[in-house]
Amino acid sequence: MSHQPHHASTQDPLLAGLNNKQLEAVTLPQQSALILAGAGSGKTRVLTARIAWLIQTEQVSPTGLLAVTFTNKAAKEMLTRITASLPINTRGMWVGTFHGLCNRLLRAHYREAGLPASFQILDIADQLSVIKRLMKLLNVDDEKFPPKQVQNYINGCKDEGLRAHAVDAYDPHSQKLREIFEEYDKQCQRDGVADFAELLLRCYELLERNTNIRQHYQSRFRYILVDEFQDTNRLQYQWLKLLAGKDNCMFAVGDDDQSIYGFRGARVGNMRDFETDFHIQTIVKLEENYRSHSNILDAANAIISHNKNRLGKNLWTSAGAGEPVRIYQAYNDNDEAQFIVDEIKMLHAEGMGLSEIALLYRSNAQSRVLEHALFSANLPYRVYGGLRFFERAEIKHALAYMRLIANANDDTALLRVINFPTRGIGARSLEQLQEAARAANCSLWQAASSSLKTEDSGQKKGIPAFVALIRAMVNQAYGIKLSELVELAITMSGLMAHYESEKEGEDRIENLKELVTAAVSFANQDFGNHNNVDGETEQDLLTQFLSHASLEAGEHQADVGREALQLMTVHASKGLEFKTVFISGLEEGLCPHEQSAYEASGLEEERRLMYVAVTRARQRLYLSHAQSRMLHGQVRYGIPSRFLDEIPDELLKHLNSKPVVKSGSNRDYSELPAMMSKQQSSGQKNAMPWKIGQQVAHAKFGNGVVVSYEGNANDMRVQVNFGREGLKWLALEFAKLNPI
DNA sequence: TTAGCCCACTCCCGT
DNA sequence: AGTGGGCTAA
Repeated sequence: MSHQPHHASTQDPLLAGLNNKQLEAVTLPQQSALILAGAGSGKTRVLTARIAWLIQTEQVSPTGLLAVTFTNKAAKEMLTRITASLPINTRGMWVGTFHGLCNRLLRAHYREAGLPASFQILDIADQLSVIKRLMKLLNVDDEKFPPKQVQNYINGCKDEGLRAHAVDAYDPHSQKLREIFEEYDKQCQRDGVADFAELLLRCYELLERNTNIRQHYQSRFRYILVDEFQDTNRLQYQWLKLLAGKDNCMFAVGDDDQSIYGFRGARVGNMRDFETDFHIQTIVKLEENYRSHSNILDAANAIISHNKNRLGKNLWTSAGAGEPVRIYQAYNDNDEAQFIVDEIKMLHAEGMGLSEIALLYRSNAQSRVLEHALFSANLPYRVYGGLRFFERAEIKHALAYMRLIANANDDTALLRVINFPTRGIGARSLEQLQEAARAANCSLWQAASSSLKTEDSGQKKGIPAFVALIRAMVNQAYGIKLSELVELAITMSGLMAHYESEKEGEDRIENLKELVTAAVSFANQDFGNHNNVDGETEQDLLTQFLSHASLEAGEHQADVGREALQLMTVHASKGLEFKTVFISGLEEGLCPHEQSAYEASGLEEERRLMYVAVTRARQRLYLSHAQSRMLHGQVRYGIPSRFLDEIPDELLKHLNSKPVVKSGSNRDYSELPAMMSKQQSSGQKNAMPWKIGQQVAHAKFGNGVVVSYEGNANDMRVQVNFGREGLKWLALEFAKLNPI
């Protein structure tokens, strides 16, 4: 291989149309590199052009590349673009998500990794049910140890690359957590299942401990390319370092300003570590933005400039200033939704396509009010991030039967369907079964089937009937096609009959039929595609299909093609762009979220979230906030988000100075004391000098909103939400509060 | 002992 | 709004 720089020619169709910075990144010499790619700067284009260029200049063969992304969508897009620019077969290329690639490696080397060949993957819901079950068994108080927190703890440890024995625990509480962690891992091992984080950790350990395997892959993957590098957690970075070894090149593309997954272990610091660990000489910054007009970019730049911990980058565009950023102050959440509906109707009447418009919000709970308003206005919309196909109850039931066919020791799958459809196995029988399994230290399936050996004549009921059913399924499943197996699972189990007898079961029946269709196309599309992993064993299609179901939970909703508004969380919007974007709910407590105040550097991540949201817009951006909204079944009052103050006024257009009560709004301040009745048992309405919802000013804490009060006329205290200063209780006798 | 119904509870973001 | 626990009828 030559160490001469490869001369880029702008005649080359691969490189045509790239700007200087992009061209520099694509044609960098053989060395590890960090590309700081701002929002809308052509990141994916650079990544795929780099791959194509490396192959075309014969610096590497397609099989010598490893390209890692976070989402299946990004991986697919990369493959599509590579195929479009080069006449090569992408079949042997390793392009995929961290989880998908680790799964592939573990399937190929399952023995060395200590897993059964048909190990199953637990999604978050499965994982939670394992934890709950285990905690019951260990008699752990779920008040002191909420299962969700235990789950976060376990995943957090694994994301850091830690097993239970390696975790520090100096107090009884953390010692208990560690104990549950250890037992949980034992349980998973016994069941032959792996959760998401386990896929990565197990794969890391495999490579670390097994020198032959490690060296094999190190000498194969000379070039490692990583997308969204800022989202990698500690374990993922360690995994990458291990694969890169001393000699391979790593091409990392990322944007520290768009790191919004800290809550699940992402470490922006990996970017700085990468610089030192890999002796990075060149950092290429892609700052020219091809997406938005400059008013939008300037707003984004202004917001993000308030963050201290940045590598530093400023987006610019040669497009004009464009429209001002519009701000709307709503009276309440219904009013906000109504405003959005009215604007959309206007835009639509002017010819803007509905699918060009996105409604973004911080949390999924906010979508309901918007959906209601859109539904009433007869505007078609599509919500991303709801229940996905493979997460639906009826689908998970069907998959559970299929999982049992593949591996009956899977306790989670067994418990899901042992009594669904109901076959007379209640809580008492299950308790006895679990007791038996624990005594014999075996799986529930083994316990259930061993008690059966003696009597096998006559009509079976309850557990024996279930055991017989699964055995019959396994017998009939032998040698049949995948789609036939799905059909067999949903009919023999009685699932189909159960939903057919149900009044409202039509959708579920449709979904079950859809599962058969999914199996057909999976078999067609994937046959001979993934089953040839470096000459290793050919894993069966059922196991592949089940992995696929866990790793790619599937499309969010069926009606993809329809012209509809796009509703999603800010997190889900990363990487997408729209002509018009509405960001709603910009209030203190919601955005930035109140929980973020308790997290280290939580506020900076919230600001990055805001930055991501703003940079989704191409032409027109609406920012809205409401004085009150219904949240968690209670009315909440909030002051405008601090992020709004961070945008220079000359970029803004305030659509209203004061919220106007629209005729459609069904709430009024005068009703509020009654609605807040929960909190004002001892309060006296008449003596109340401040109404709930009243905006007030305080010398030290600034502006806030009264959210509740207590005490009597002589000794009244009010609770005020000061936003950035938090919630404060103030005694009216002493505190100097002025109404605004 | 099990099945089905009703009521209460929580809810940020997600591969 | 979806889930889980508790109660009741069989």
